[in-house]
Amino acid sequence: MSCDTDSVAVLRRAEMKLTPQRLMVLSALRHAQGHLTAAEIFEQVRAAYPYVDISTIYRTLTALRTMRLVTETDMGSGDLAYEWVQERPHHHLICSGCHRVLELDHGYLERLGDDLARDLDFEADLHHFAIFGRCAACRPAAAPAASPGL
Amino acid sequence: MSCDTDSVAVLRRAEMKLTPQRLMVLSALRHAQGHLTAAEIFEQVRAAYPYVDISTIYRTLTALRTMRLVTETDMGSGDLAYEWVQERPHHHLICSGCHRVLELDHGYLERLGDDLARDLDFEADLHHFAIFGRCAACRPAAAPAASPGL
DNA sequence: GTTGGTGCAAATGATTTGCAAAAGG
DNA sequence: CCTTTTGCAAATCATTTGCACCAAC
Repeated sequence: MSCDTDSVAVLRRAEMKLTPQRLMVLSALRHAQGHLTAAEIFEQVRAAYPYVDISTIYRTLTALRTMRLVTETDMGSGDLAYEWVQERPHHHLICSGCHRVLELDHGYLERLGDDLARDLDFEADLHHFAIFGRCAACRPAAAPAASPGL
Repeated sequence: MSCDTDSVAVLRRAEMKLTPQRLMVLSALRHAQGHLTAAEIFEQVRAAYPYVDISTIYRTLTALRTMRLVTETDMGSGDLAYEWVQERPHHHLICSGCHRVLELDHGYLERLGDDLARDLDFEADLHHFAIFGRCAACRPAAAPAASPGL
């Protein structure tokens, strides 16, 4: 597929040296249909290239993040999740009950972003948002919002 | 003021033992006009009670968070920020340029929350949100959103 | 050849935990 | 008293860094 040749172009454009490690990190990110942690990328790359070090993964991710090719998001798991930047941003609804992750269309946050820009002159970075809460399935079982709780 | 007696009531209601350490953590949180890190709370408490340990601060914060009396938010500083839960939630706009923190009225996110509930049956936990971006002052100097960047 | 990138190993730093002593109810 | 909480010290665990070697360009 065109991903690998494309990744080469991506690195060239970014004036980064073209190393197999970086190509594999890029490949992992671009083939993932979602977010990956540094450890997950590490596993994937190591499967084909056993000598990579986790620090190389982090260094590559930092570089890619700096040039805004990947997003870094705290999904609440203790480590950070990385995702290749798509043309149309999308976001995640994370259920605190079942830990399921739902995708959220950018439209919802676009509205919020417009409000913030218009009213407060604040240009919000809404490329990749994680919103926690409760999905329909987990709502009745868990404490409803209005309850005083324990 | 009523904060201390009120804190006593808070702990009683929560069926937590009433220790000076906990009262001081509560006091720090309730008097702060914003968010505090665990380390900041630690400093404040230690000033009056030199033998407290940071682990006690964390344990107290965990307990308070479990009973939804404080919020825990990643403000992007590497550590987590804690804030006493107010009657009316408010949120933070964090400028990536000058690191200034602006308060955001709950109305903006209420709208989003309503949308998510109506359209997706997802009850978002919007008690305390941190939105990163660029304030008006930092915008012209930094890369505008529409630019292709590096 | 230079410069930047990598592997390795060790450091960092926030947060957590085991355990015995101390304090709350 | 009995249980929970605390202080201390040590452990975790993701992420970062110093450094010598190696590979792109």
